[in-house]
Amino acid sequence: MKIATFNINGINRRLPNLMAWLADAAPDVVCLQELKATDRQFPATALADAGYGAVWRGESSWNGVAILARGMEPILTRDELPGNPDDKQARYIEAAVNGVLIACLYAPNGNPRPGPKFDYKMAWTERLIAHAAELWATDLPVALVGDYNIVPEPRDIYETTSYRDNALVQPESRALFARLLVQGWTDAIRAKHPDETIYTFWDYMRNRWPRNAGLRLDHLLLSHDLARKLKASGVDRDVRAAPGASDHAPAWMELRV
DNA sequence: ATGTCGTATCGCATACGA
Repeated sequence: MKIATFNINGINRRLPNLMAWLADAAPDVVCLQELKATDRQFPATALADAGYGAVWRGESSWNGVAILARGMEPILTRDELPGNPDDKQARYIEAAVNGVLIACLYAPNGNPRPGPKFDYKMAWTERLIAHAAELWATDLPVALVGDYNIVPEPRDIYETTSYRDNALVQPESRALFARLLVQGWTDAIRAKHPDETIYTFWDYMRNRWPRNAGLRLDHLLLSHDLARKLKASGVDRDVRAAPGASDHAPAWMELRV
């Protein structure tokens, strides 16, 4: 079972890129972020024609998350992160696919820092940690997959000072990600590539893709029993090089499930 | 401050978020 995460940065604008990658990589499950589409604008028919069932939670202009499943319909379990009923941003969706509980998340970017956006990032990710603890305690096979908007360690970003004040690399941000790992979750990319430099995002600005000035922001975390079934993981970098690409590349893992 | 995108809008240019 191949599970991928892809911050698509506008699903309708990016539909040809998405379709080409789906045909090429044939993932069984895909977690999408930054749909930038309302529920009505979600291209469900085109995805069904490509062989994918889907659940989604859209929003006008910003955010938006979806879970795709090849040859089946994901069974929706949640479409919001618990802990703040006033939070209307479409950043979390959860569904069961083939016996695995898939959590698809799009954590807040948090810039500029300091400020209300950074506070929201902290509060949202705290809610994620609380919900992750509950999921861990169920002993179900769970994958927490998505754009965490956190660079876990200094080696997960190219050599630079231009991100020094950025929310993505702050010690407070990194501490939140570390607390998830302390719960027991396995970082599927790191587990299979302990010493490699791996990025999933390259900003559009300043030639950062051609310079390979990237960041690792998209993560796939596995519960205890799923971690033992991890076969392989990687990043489809070629997708970032295509015309009209998202600023993120898909990250994926292969499970013996 | 800037760079580059995508989106929305009292639109052919600007603001905002990333």
